[in-house]
Amino acid sequence: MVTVDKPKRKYDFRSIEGKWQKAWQDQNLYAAPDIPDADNKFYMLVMFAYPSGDMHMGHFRNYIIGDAVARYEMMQGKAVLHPFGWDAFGLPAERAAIDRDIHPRQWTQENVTVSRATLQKAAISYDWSREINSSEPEYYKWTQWLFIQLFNKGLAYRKRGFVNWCPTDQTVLANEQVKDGRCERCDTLVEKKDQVQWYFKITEYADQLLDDLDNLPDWPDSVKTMQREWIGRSHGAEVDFTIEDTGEKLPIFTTRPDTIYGVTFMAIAPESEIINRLNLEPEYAEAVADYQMQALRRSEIERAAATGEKDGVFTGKYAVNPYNGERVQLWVADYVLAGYGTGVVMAVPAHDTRDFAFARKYDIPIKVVIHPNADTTLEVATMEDAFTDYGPMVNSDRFDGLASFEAVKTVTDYAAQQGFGRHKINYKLKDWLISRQRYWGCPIPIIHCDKCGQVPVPEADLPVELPDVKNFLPKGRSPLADVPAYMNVACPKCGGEAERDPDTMDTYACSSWYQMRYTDPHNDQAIFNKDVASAWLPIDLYVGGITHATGHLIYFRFFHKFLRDLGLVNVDEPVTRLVCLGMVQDETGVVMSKSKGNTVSPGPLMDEYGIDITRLAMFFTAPTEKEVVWSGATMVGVQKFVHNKLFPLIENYRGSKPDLKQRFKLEEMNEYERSIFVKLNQTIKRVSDDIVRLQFNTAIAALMELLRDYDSANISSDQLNDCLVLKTIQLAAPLAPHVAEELWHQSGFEESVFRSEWPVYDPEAIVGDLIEIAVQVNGKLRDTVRVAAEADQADTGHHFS
RNA sequence: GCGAAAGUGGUGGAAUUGGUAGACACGCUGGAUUUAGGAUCCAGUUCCGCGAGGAAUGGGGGUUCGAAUCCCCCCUUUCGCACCA
Repeated sequence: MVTVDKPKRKYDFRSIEGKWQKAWQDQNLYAAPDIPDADNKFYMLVMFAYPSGDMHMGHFRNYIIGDAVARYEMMQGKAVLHPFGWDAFGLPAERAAIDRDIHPRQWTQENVTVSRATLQKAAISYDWSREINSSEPEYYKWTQWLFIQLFNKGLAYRKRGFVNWCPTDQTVLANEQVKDGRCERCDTLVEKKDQVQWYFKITEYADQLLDDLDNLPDWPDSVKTMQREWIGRSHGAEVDFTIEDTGEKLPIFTTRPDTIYGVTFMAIAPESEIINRLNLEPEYAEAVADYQMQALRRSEIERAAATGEKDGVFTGKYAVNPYNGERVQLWVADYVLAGYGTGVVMAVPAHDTRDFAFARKYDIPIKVVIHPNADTTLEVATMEDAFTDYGPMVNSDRFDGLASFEAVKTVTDYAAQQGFGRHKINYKLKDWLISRQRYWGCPIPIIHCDKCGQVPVPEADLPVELPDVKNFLPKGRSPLADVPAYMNVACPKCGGEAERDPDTMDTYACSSWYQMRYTDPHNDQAIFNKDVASAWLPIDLYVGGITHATGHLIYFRFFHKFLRDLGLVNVDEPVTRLVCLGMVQDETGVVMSKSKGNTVSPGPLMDEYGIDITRLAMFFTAPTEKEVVWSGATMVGVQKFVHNKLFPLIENYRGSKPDLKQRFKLEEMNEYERSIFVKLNQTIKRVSDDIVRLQFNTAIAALMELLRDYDSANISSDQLNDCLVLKTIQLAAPLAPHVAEELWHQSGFEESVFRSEWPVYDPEAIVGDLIEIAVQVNGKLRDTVRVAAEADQADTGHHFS
């Protein structure tokens, strides 16, 4: 067969991209309406960016995914809100600024400028009129306003306690910012320090945060599981033991009150202040003090690493078990966590692995109170480990013979009756420590007055602006404390001399409510208009990294619920559907990050191949939730596709200006027409479904198949041919917007392809609705049957009977 | 240790609810074209076998007419939590 080379029109992206980007901007294509029709809106949000330099392929992937969905929803006729902004406060900016000897504001602004330019170059469909920056007074005024609302409701408070301290960053950290005992930002081992700090009372919302996870079917299970474990609710009993000498009550928390007759000692966390009140005899006091010092010096990791090898020190004191009046030794041991429960545990060596190891080591009595079952009994002498399951109770006085699982309640009820105990729920979740001893953050809007105490800054005086400070090197206390002009103010209540709080807030406070500000970003009278916010919320799709599963994604649910309780929003949860992207790795499998210096920037790729080809390559590499190893190899395939198939497609357009809604009759088509028409309709369905489930790689594959099979020469109907061309262009538009827009206009349209209506498939032209069922006997294919997809068992059953 | 997710060609990955496994690409092999290279086009490419055919979705069992998909055990990898009483 002789093939005649047709001269292909080259896809010259350089002359095309700029033209359409300008056109989109001129016609305000991305502008969201002020108030949408709540039934026909789509709020597409990608986590906002930390401006730490230009973006790499990992960021790029996030943004083009959001962009494709936003464009698709636009073509569905939805009012789309697709905003962007900058999470601009925080330590990295401060550290970089110190290294370069410039102001963090300058460093941040330079990065914002660069990143914004790259995003605009990539033509991400953001409504830039809604851009926000958390380090600007216009924004952080409302972060402060929120702080004050929390303060007024008793949900922002100061307390003394052992906190996580990063010696490198010279500031305290929230639990969520400690990973594996190390600072999330700089990887330094975290120390414990006894300090007064500000907290947000997120524990007030613990139950809602936990229970409402059940109402989020479109959140990944992994995230919900992580949040459930992070909140860590457990039901149990609080029982008051008594310190023998002083008579002081010593409450403990246990989930196993059924083992309470087996208590043979008690253990106190070394940080606990109870120890100070024990009036230790001199012969014990010194050893206990030494032990406390030693435990405090050890990091969490070291303490936890000694799994199995428990140690502690006897206080010389005894406590009394209220159930049976037995006196048991009181120990200090660092396997007890100060921050959970009451910081004191009842130890039941026979039925708890840790207590067992401890008792064996220090030769403390072991007492069996539960047997595995009625026929099997436990002998202390032969036990090699604790028996931690439930079973019939023994040696437990009035409770003997009860099944211990049910006895949890019975035993607790008894304590409640007698007045020495109660049912109790405990959480691993702790209140959110939000004060930071650093400069580049949102100032805490509280004034400390000797007479009036903690006084919030009056709303009219907000924002409390972050002053310019020359030297903001970390020194363990806020640099703002050394700025008298900032610190010294009159008390808003009594007018007397007072001081501002010198600390700034955790940046996670700034990022916990930005999603609402986007709905009304420039409101200077209120945090946002509640009707506007209610119309846009909840976010329909939120895209971001899995790394925020227990940090940001809990905090912002908490803020959302708080704002709901203030009456400012009317839904319970901020996000309907959450999707966490896999990381982008370099060719050696290492996650791309600025700190590792292995980033690939999309900029040069876009310059060399064009924006659309770069986007398609990223999309085509892997489905959304998987991590991507970026090698650039996929560039080749999608480049061929765009140059040889997609862009030249327009040459087959015959100019019939078809009505895109007309219906074609299968029975009037020739064989080829029928098969390509079916393929078109299958492709419409596949691409639509794939975009919704964010599986762009298969959407592109479907388009490749369609164009592979398409041959204009075999189609006699101009209308059919032209519909096929135009609908293919539309299907490609969310993925390759510049190419699609160019082709759309070359076919004679004046209006943007993104204002056109997304194609709808003809259900009658989807052969896929017939399923071919292979009938097999003993694994051999005997027959195939075609049945309608909706056919149920009854329809197909007779073939097998 | 506990919990979760996942294991498919040389590679990235398809197979939306159990229905002809390997779509779509990359790479590779052969051929065509080209002054040459790149590029482009055509053909082939899971494995074994000349072939008919057989085997195959980490391994082993099970349910089913039929399993990559559902159930059980084991192995491996990744992630999360890590003394939570």
